[in-house]
Amino acid sequence: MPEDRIEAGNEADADVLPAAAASRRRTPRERARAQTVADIVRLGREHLALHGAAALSLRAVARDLGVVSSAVYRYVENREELLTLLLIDAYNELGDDVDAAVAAVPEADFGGRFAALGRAVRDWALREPSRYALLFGSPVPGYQAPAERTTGPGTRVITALIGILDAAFRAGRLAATGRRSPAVAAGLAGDLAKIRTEFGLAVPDDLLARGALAWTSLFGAVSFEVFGQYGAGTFTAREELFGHHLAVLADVAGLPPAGASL
Amino acid sequence: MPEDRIEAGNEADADVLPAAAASRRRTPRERARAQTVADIVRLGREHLALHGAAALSLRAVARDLGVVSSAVYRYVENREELLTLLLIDAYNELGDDVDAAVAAVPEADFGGRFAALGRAVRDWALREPSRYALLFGSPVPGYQAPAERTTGPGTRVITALIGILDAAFRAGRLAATGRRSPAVAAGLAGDLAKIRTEFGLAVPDDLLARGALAWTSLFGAVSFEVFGQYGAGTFTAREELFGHHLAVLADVAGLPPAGASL
DNA sequence: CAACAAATGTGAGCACCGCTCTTGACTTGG
DNA sequence: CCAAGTCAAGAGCGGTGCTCACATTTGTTG
Repeated sequence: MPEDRIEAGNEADADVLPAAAASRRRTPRERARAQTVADIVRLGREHLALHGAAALSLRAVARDLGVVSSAVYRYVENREELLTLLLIDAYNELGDDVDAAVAAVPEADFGGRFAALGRAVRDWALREPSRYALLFGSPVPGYQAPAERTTGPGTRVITALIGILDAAFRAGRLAATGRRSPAVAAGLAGDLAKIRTEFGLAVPDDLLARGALAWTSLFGAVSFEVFGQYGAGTFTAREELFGHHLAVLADVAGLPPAGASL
Repeated sequence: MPEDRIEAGNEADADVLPAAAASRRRTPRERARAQTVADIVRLGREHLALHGAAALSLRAVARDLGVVSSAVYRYVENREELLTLLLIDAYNELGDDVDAAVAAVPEADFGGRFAALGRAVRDWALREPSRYALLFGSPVPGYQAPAERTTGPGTRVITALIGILDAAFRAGRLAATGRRSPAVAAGLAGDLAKIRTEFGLAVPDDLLARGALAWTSLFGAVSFEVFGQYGAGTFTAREELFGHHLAVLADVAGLPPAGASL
């Protein structure tokens, strides 16, 4: 159905009629349809946030929409399709939060930008645990996210992180400090080389691998907190714990401390 | 069922009858019942491994058991109860693997023991992705694991990790090396102090916090791999990537390199 | 404007799920 | 031997995803 719309839009581009007053030159039907789909996604997001992904029910969404259950299948192919829409929706919201948080820190404060990214991820995850779980938790069984639609929004955080690391390296402010920097084996070096060309990076192998570790570790820390892997009363000062982790991780990645703009 | 065994054993201790020939002095009924529960857990484990936690269906287990669906409710209170049994089962299998892997490395090779622990976790997770997802993925919605039954088996990995760190510290072989060791704030210091007394540790605050980071980071790396967060072809040499991560994480935690038994 | 065709909503229906309850059969201990 | 305890069976309730034939609305076009 969406592909039909796209075709119609292309036709409209070839059209010679003057643009309709306010909105796009889309037919009222198209606008109504888009609105309904948006409503379904909105309701789905609410159900997702309230009851979790596995409890997301098209029938419940239909009830909230004031329509019989089979009607929503006119707008959404099936439950998986709705999950995909919600996945993209959540990825983009997280990506927006992260981008905004990073942009709010001076460009040269690489450590600060990294910390801002990390905190933005954690804040969003704690605010939207069910949606975070949809993105980074166990995959919904029998559901495989369509790569062609989700890789774009799904890579925004790692793209932002890579941007910080590369900028820091180009500014000569990225350097590993640990007791040892493990050798990078041949296969891994190949992977990293591919990544380097794909993103146009200058960061060398060991630092790139360390960046990957900082990436997975960040989400590991957030997931433990959101998924309740820390016991009940084990860690009460979780903000401080996360701050400590972020500082160590920045160091692991070779970044200068936050606020050290030079 | 392990608790059944324990209870039965306690009763038996108070019993005055001479021990029955071969098996425990439990009635045939008890033995048959325990066997059925064990069968249910076994079948549940298979379903879990094949189709994931959300698709685990008591009706399907009943079919495999050759019994009508309502019959299994004689042995298992409800679906959650079965999930709890499978949770404990999986925690213990993972714990056994980790303990065995750690014990296979010389006691003084602290870095090697840490690497063995990490690899054991990863190997088990890759071998049993659905069961790993049950333990460390998004919590099953509406299901809250009963702490009194799961905390024991659920803390075996972190207990093993803490054991390695404390042994290394007591041997004078644990020291942070990064460019900076972030200050530990008051609240976090309180949490760490509680942990230190609870486990009888000697490790100081900063190193303990770093150990927690190594812990969450290890599971972050494993989860990314198991849950498919690495893109399709981004990382092909995942064994090598994980090895690099493990080496850096050992360094983060302050452990000596693997094989450095002195 | 009227007629037509596409888009949309409806309700019944299928197969599955978790879970409850009654009923009848069976086993076991006194 | 019989009463108590245990268990499987089956019907049933409300929920799910999804399909399909049918009715209705709606925008466009002759």
